[in-house]
Formats: sequence, C-alpha cells, structure tokens
Amino acid sequence: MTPTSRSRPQQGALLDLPAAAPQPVDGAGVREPVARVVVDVPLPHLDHTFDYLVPPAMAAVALPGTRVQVRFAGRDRAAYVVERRSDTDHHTTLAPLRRAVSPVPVLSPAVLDLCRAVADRYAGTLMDVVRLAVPPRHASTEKAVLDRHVADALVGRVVAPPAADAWQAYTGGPAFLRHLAAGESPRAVWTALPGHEPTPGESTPDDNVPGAVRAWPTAIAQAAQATLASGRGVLVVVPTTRHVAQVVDAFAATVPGEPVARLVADDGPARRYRAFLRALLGEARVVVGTRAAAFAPVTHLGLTVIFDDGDDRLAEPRSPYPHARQVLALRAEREGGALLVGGFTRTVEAQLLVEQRWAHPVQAPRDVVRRATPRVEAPGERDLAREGPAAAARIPHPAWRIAKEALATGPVLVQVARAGYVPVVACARCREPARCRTCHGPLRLERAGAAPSCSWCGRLAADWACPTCGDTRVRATRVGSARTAEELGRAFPAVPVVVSGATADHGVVETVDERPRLVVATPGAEPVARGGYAAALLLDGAASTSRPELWASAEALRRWLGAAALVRGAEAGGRVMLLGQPAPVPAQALVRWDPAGFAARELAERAELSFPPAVRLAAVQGPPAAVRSLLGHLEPLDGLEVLGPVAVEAPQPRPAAPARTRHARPGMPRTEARPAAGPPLAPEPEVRAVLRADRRQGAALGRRLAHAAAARSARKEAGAVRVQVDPPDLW
DNA sequence: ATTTGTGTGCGG
DNA sequence: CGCACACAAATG
Repeated sequence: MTPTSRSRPQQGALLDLPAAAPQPVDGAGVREPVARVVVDVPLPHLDHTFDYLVPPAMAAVALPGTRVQVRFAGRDRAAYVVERRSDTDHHTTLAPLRRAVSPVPVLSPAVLDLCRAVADRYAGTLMDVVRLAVPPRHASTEKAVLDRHVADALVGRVVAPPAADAWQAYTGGPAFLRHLAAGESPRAVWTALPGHEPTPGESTPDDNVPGAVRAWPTAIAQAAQATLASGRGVLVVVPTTRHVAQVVDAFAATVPGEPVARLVADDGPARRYRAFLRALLGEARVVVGTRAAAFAPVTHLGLTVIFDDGDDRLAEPRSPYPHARQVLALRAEREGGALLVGGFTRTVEAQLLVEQRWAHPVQAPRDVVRRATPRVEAPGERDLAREGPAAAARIPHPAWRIAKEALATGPVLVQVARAGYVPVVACARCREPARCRTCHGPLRLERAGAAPSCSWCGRLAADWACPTCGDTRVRATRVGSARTAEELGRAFPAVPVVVSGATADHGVVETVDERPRLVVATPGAEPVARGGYAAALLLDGAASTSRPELWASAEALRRWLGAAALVRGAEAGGRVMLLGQPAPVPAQALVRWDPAGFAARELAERAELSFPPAVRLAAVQGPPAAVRSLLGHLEPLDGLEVLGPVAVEAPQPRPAAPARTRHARPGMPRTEARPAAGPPLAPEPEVRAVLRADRRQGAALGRRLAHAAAARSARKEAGAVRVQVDPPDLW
C-alpha cells in the first residue's frame, strides 16, 4: 500500500542513474514541508511523482489525497498530494505549491494504490486512471456535504441480524455469508438462479423451502448485510442505472435505514460528487454504481460485488480501458475484501478465476436449477417441419401455441435482436444488401409502408434500384421489434402489446405487472415482470450467434439467459422457446441451463487457440509509422508474439465504401454489415499490431508497453498510438 | 504541452 | 563577437 515513489524519470534504460540521496528540506516551521504530488499532465513519460514545497498557509490543508494546484512546465496544473515528507531526492530547490484546492482527501491511499495497479495492468498512466476514479470536484456540493457532515457525524448504526434465505438454494451460499459475517474475505463466482420477489398479496417465500428463490438484487443485499454486520463496507458494481435502481430497491427492503450512495455518472457532476463524498466520509457504507464506482472510496471495504460481468458496458471506453471486473479483482487482492462475481451466465473470465482456484463457485444443485428455471426448448428445423408448412416462419406454430397458452396466466416476453421496424433490407430478387447511393450505408424501413432510408445519413431512397440486378423492390433481412409487435398485435388483437428498447420512438420499460400482455424487447431492455413472465420467445437465434467473433456465442447465451431468467420456473409453468436457428452449443447450454459447463468449454477452447483470457493480449493501433516506432521501443520479453501490424478497417464508415459483397448468393445468410450509424468521417489509414504473451507474463507486458509509450512521448514522436490491453472487441 | 537551456549560423 | 533562431531536454 506504499504510494509510488518512482521519482526518477525513465529516459531510456541507458541513463538509469541511481536516485539522488534524499536531502532534508527546511520547512521554515512547517512539519513535513515536502508535498509529493502527481500532476495532471497527459504525457506518459511524466507519469511519476514530483516534489513541491508546502507554504505555511497550506500546511494543514495540503495533506495526502487532497487536490492542489502546482506550477508545472510554466503552467498551473491540477495535482494530487500523495505523500507529505521531510526530505526530497530532487537536487534543486523545490517550487512551492500554488494553491490548496480543497481539504477533502479525495484520493485515498487505498484508491491511489488501486489506480497505480490498474494503470500498470493496462499499460496506462496513473493520471488517466485517477481521472476515472475521482469525479470532478463540485464546489457547492462539497460545501453542502461538509457542513452537514459536521452536524451529524458519527451516528452509530445498528444492523438487523442478517437474513440469508436468498442464499439457501446455493451450494456454498450460506457458508459464503457466514464467512462475510465473520469478517473474512471469501471470493466467489456466483451463478444466479432466476428468482422473483413475491407479488403484493402473495405470501413471502418460506426460509426453509430450498425452492423459494429470491431475485438476484435481494441476494446481493443479503450478502451486503452480512458484511455490514462484520463492521465493513460494501461496493456493488452493475452495468446500467437500471441495475443500480434494482439493487438500491433491494437494499431498501433488506436493510431499511442503511444509507446507500448511488454512484452513477449519468446522475451529473453534483449528484455524482455528492455520492462520492458520502462514501468517502463514511456516511454511506454501501455504494452501488456503474463501472466507475469500482474505484469508489468505501471505507473499510469488506465486500465488492459485480453482477452480469459479461456486459460490455462494464469495460471503460476511455484509456486505459479497464474492465470493472478486473478492477475489483485487483482491489480484492490489494485491499483484502471479499469478491462476488455474479450473473445468470458465467463468463470465461469468471471461469478462469474458478479454475485458478482464486474464487469458489457458488451455484445451485441440479434439481434446484431445474425447478427454478423455465423449461427451455430450442426446436431444430426438423422438429418444426413436422409441425407443418410454416416451419420456416420467424415465429413458427409451436411458438404461437406457447404464447397463447401462457397468455392465459400472465405476460409473455418476446426478445428480438434488433430495434426498429425493418432495420436492414436487401434486394427482393438477388438479396444483395441494399445500400445508400450517397454514403453506402445500409438501408432500412422506419415504419410500415415507408420508403427505404439510410441508417447512416438518413437520406430517403425512394427511387432505389438494385445496382446488381436492377430490381426496385426490397425485402426484409432483419425484422425489428416494432414490426414484430405489429405482427403480434394482429395475431392477438385482445392482448396489449408493450415495446421496450432504447429507441427514439419509445424508451425502456422498467417493469410490467402480472396481467397478460405481450412484451417485445431488445436484449438488455426486457422489463421485469412482477411474479415472472409466463413464457418467453427468443427470436433471431442466428442473428446473435452467427457473428464471426469468438465471443459471439457466449454473448448470445448471456442475452438468452438474461431474458429467460425473467420467466417463472418450470415448477410454476414457465416456458421458453429459442428460435431462429441458433448455433447449437450455446443453444444446448440454454436448454440444459448450464452456464458453468458452457464457460468451461469456452475457456478450454480459448486455451487451445491461445486466446484471452487464457493468454494476455494487447492491441497497439495507430498510424503505421507510430505503431512501428512503439514496437521498436519494446524491450524484449520471453515468449512475446507480435502479430502484424496489419491495416485495420476504417474505424468509421468511409463515404465511398467498396461494394464488397458482389457475389453473395441468394439464400446465404449475409454477415452483419457494420455496427450502427455515425457521421462519415475520412479517417487516416491505421494499422494494428496484436501482442500475445503468456498470462504470467501479463504484468511484464504491461510494463514494457508503458515504457515504450513513455519513450515515444519523451522523444515527441508523432502520431497517437492506442495501447489496449485485453481489447474486448478483438476476438 | 511548455519552458528552459544549449548549440549553431549568420551578420556585424 | 553578438545575437537570433533551432533543437533538445526537462518539467520539482
């Protein structure tokens, strides 16, 4: 936990002189007159500490962890004090701090240490990580919080005796809670069961019935409660604000009166900073938030939880791109708290933690799983053909039957891969994907009867004609949620249809009640149904598994499980049907509800192919000369493979996209064209190299990459190179 | 990035 | 010899 004291610039290995002997500094009456600071500059080769003199007026304020301003390279810069000391190893006289910005120690020693570890792991700079960890200061909020804090500081809190019924169903669940309550720090990978909180009027689940499974947020709240009982704090990180709301609600029900800080970037600077301060000052011992909350300054941290860790929103999109799961794992190792990695699926990364025996698996025995999960069917083409001529329909007859039966007892969920009406169209005759004449973006239909329009630039293509065969008619190659809802509404005229998804037409619906209705939703936007859905139809199976990336089937399974987990258990008649020719391996994992088995198989496959997380990978991307020079600055590493560099597809669609699917044959499923809309910019051509090393060499690889980036920046070499460790979109 | 220090070239 | 500009190194 020692703060960094790498006060020596790294001007290449050649000039690695020994550090100057520390010299005592005359503080003119100031005790520990030297402030060791980290300065907010973006240059990798300046990623170390600098010493400044503390003027007497700032002596009591500029304490470790506080924000200050310093004169640096002729400009006033923001900085954080990381240490106060009486000596310096700097040889000339120290410049004074310019300003003590605030007395609040926002960068606690534990969080500083975590940031350093994350920066090292991801080959980034400390400051880049600190910027993710510490929200921007909001002065008026700070004043308000501090004033109130003095007023009601140190109010003792009594925690009710912990409940543990949500963990009864899991092997190792009660033991996990016991260890937490005893002040220990177990680590677990938790495969959550679908569970539903009782509807009002329904009796609460009996603690002694193992089949009575409670919803995941309640399980988290109970684990938190056990930790609070041991006198320690709790941090919960989830992918979205929707998840945050669910967890916060569960806390309110489970640990009433316990203050919970909700740390969500979407809340805006003032609220975010307020929540941060409440955690920092110990006013809230529980923090629930999205990815940046992984760094939250929870005092005496006893447990961190991450739920649905396969969601890509847990990966930070800004340099150095840390993933919240990894941040929490580093944190658990360094700060010594317990870690709970949970989800309906099990990610390969979590599987690795289990196989390394770093974490214990916590999951339900087979018979409990069978009762608590819905009955899942994934009819193959032959099964459907037996049912009659409409077997190839997107919603074949057996699916209609399930929906009809289920609607007698409750709501039915229909998961659709894409939002919109007809999000992709092709030539009706030759099935060539239809593209915009101007920018070559894919065409779509925005609503019934509308002319095709471009999903990139929005232009109408009323007079579209296929450049290959001349036909002017288009056909749907994807069907979106809006059109699906339309079809369902026609088939069930008496049943209300709800559409949920992040589009302009309608928002995400949070919950629906237990009355019969059809709920059409895109993955991740499924409303929670009180008491559970009676059934779910998962359409478009192939759309999610046919992507070439290695993670496609794991992601598909995660999405299916996420929807299926909202359905009542088999015991209560819940049914799920997976449709649309999904790949068989994830489909079988869903049918058997065996995410752990799937994850084990996936991890083995990745080890076989030398893919992450079995090995450590890093991507280096930028202009050709810049990438070459960075690779040139890399010090040798045993067993390091350098793949490439190779030209990388333009990150943004170019205005003149090549018609690359000229010979697509009718009937062949086309691979997805490109992500989504975006302003067509002309990017300069870039290359990407991929570095591969043994997992045990991961730390060394990170160090070498950071050194190489520092060397480039010290020499002011042109061109921005993006270094990304564990690039999520590569394999 | 910005500043500061050192070296080099050219005009006087 | 003196000054101006260029380049490199350091930034406390």
